[in-house]
Amino acid sequence: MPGGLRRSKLLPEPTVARLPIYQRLAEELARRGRDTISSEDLGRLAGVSAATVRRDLSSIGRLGTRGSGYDTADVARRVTELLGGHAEHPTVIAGIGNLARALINSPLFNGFPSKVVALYDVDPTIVGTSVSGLEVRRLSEEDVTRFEVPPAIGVLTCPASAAQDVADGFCELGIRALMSFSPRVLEVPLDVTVRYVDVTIELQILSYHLEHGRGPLNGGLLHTLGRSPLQVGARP
Amino acid sequence: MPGGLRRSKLLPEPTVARLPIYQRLAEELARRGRDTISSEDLGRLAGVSAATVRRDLSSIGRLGTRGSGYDTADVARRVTELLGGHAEHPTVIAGIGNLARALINSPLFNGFPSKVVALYDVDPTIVGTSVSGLEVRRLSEEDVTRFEVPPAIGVLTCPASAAQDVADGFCELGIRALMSFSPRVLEVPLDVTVRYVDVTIELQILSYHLEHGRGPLNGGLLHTLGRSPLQVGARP
DNA sequence: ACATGTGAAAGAGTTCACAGCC
DNA sequence: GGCTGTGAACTCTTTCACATGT
Repeated sequence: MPGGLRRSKLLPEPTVARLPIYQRLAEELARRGRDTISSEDLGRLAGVSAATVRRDLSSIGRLGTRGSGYDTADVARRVTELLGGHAEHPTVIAGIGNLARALINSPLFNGFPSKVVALYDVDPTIVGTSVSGLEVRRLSEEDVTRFEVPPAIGVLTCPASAAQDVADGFCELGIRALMSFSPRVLEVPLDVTVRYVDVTIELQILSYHLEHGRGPLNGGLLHTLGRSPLQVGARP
Repeated sequence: MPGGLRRSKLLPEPTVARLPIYQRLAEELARRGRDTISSEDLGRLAGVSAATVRRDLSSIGRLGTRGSGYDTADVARRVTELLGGHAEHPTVIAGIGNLARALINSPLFNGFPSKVVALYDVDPTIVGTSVSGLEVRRLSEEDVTRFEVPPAIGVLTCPASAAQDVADGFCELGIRALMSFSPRVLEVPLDVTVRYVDVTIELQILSYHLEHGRGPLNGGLLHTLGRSPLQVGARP
């Protein structure tokens, strides 16, 4: 087993959600030739407090230098490594509608953390067709041994009514990470991680805030970004 | 001013994120003829603890009956009301690519909490064309007075590089609720709510858990659903 | 009996504030 | 002087446990 500190102390979930933001910013800064950045500046860019940045980054090791700040390239590298390096996890998608097609063609889904390797549907007019070079198959007829590397991530873009069955099928294939766009809570074994991307709920939350005003919270979003009251004022 | 308890005591954000789930479940149960449900059963369906269900529901009023549980139709109605009733907030979308097209055609975006009323892009080959019956315009040339009812929700499906400009443009139109699919933290005035839907971050979070295992957390998802360790075991 | 509503306790995460190092 | 790393305080949520009501 290579690497060093695998299974260190398990980071707090909100920290895990913020790390990709730091990584993205640090990478961009490094690319632009900026070598170091203070927790205060990085916090401003990420929309969180300087204290949170320091706590987050110190939780994955000592990577700052007192007096000058964090090395941008270093932060980008260390965080990337912690988040699974440059692995391209084999990813499968079930429910090949417009959303799935949009995702498949997005560079976000084909490169860094994931790479689409199989597509599933049940509609006979879709099964057998080819989308972006991949044949659409039936999940129920899939055979895990067909894969060189077994799929690691399963994406659900199917109707809510089919979501639980698809989730079951994914779990049976040995997939332990799911991302669901279906408006439904899934039951999965304890070792499976599920991330929900539920546009309906997001809209309802926005609707609530339109009606009742905003709490003193930050964007309060998607990724549990933070509760900080730090929300920059309108731009000049 | 109609209604009753506007601006009651501002609910905790995690509660706001869970209410749509209860609403959805309660509605479904009522439709199927189930009149009441206990906090324990509702919690199981929603993936949270019974105590959390009770705390959440009691925070919006007294809607349970001791001894028998919650009236499903009642829960559905009260929560819907709190989340903005059946209002269809006029919604605009900037960045008309595959994702936007998928959203526009989705029933989720055209009906209950939102209704798409305008589309924007900057690509000259797209501006002027019609998508699902709406002409694509330039945000920079938009005139608020054109709208009968001013837009309330702005959706960003544009490249990250354009996101901040679009957000500024939206804010200038008077929009106070944004939903961004662009991988970038936005600066907005304090009275504007932003919800991020960042697929890249979600994938990186999954990647992290594939590498380091799951904490004892729930799906831990998107909408700050909950931190409960209540994750049902594999289905039979 | 049974199940809600809610004080009180526990747990999680964030912010403060400063010692320690560059 | 400037900025990180971190114990301690604080705030926000969840869970416990039981009084209360049907």
